[in-house]
Amino acid sequence: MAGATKPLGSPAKSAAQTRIIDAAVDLFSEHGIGGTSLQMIADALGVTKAAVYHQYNTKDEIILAVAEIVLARLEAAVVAAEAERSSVRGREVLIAGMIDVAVERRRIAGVLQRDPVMLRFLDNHEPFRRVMTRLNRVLMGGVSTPRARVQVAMITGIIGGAVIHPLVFDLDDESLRSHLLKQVKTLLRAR
Amino acid sequence: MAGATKPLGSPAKSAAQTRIIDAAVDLFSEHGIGGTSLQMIADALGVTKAAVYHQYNTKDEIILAVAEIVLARLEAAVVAAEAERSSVRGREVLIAGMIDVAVERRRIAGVLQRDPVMLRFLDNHEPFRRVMTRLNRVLMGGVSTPRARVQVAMITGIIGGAVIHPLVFDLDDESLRSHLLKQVKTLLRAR
DNA sequence: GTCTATAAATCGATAGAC
DNA sequence: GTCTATCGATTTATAGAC
Repeated sequence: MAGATKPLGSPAKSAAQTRIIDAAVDLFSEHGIGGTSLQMIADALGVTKAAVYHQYNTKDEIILAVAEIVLARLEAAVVAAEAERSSVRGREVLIAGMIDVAVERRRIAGVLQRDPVMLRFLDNHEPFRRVMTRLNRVLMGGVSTPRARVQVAMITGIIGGAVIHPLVFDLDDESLRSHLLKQVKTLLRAR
Repeated sequence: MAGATKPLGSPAKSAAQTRIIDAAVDLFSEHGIGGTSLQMIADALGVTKAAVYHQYNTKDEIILAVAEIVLARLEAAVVAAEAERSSVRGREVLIAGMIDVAVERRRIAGVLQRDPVMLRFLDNHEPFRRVMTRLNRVLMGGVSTPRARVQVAMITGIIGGAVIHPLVFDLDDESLRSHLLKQVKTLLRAR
């Protein structure tokens, strides 16, 4: 297949690694990546820093592992969208996929889209840049007017911003997903 | 006037203080607040840390000064919105004001809405919490259904997220403002 | 207002025992 | 896999001279 790329890896994690990533996500979303030290992660797990370093040799590896959770699913959504015959239908599929993962992994999605450290990190990570390029291309649907650009920026902002807003904190996944999807479609229909 | 509160202060700043805040905003938006040290701010200004400490005794005071730039304008928009007779009209006024300040001060708006350190800071700052409570009340327009909550969360997410999206980086303020306003209205009309 | 110098704490990361 | 102990760098913040 021409232009095919290896899917972003979500390598199998040991139980110890899973615990570290879970704790890291909690702390990242509350204090920011820059405000989270490896000592804090170790304390949350009741172990020492050295035990954490045994699983991940650098802080960047932890950040990468957190990012991959969401980005692997995001890439799958992009692939599915690109496989659609109609570009309109492709965009619908992608947006549904984006909303799915953002709602289900709200905390990680918030960190991924909002944390300045994560944004810088992803900007220097070529596989991720490629996914975002393809994602934006599908969302733009071949149009590049200011209006379309603002609309795509809005959609991204909605999905990243709405899911972590305090007002929807106590909404269950199913409600949040259906409301979001419906209102984003309203936005697109007005194109 | 019953319930009146003193407006959020934007105390006059010395030239030295203005330079510090300008540099801080640049660095905050690029590296995040947690990733910005006072040494970095001092380096950007070509002075030493001690010179910075002479103007602001703690890092928190710098964060507060940055926040006040946007929040003073946000509060003014809330006051204007609350003065409207119709709640529908009040919401329009508020949204227009939110978009104005977000577009004109894109970098600060991004830091204010996205940086986890700033969000924690504002959460512990009562005057700011009060402004956000009033702002949300106007945006909700007396309705508290899940649908309305998602819609308000979306609007907030749009304004904070869209203005810093790479796709609209090179749009001038006037274009971005008018497109944003128009599409947000589309969203509201579908209520 | 700006400097040098420094204190006390914490950072990311490593070595080596168990 | 987890520990203790430590390195060197960097952090916030202060003291005091100019």
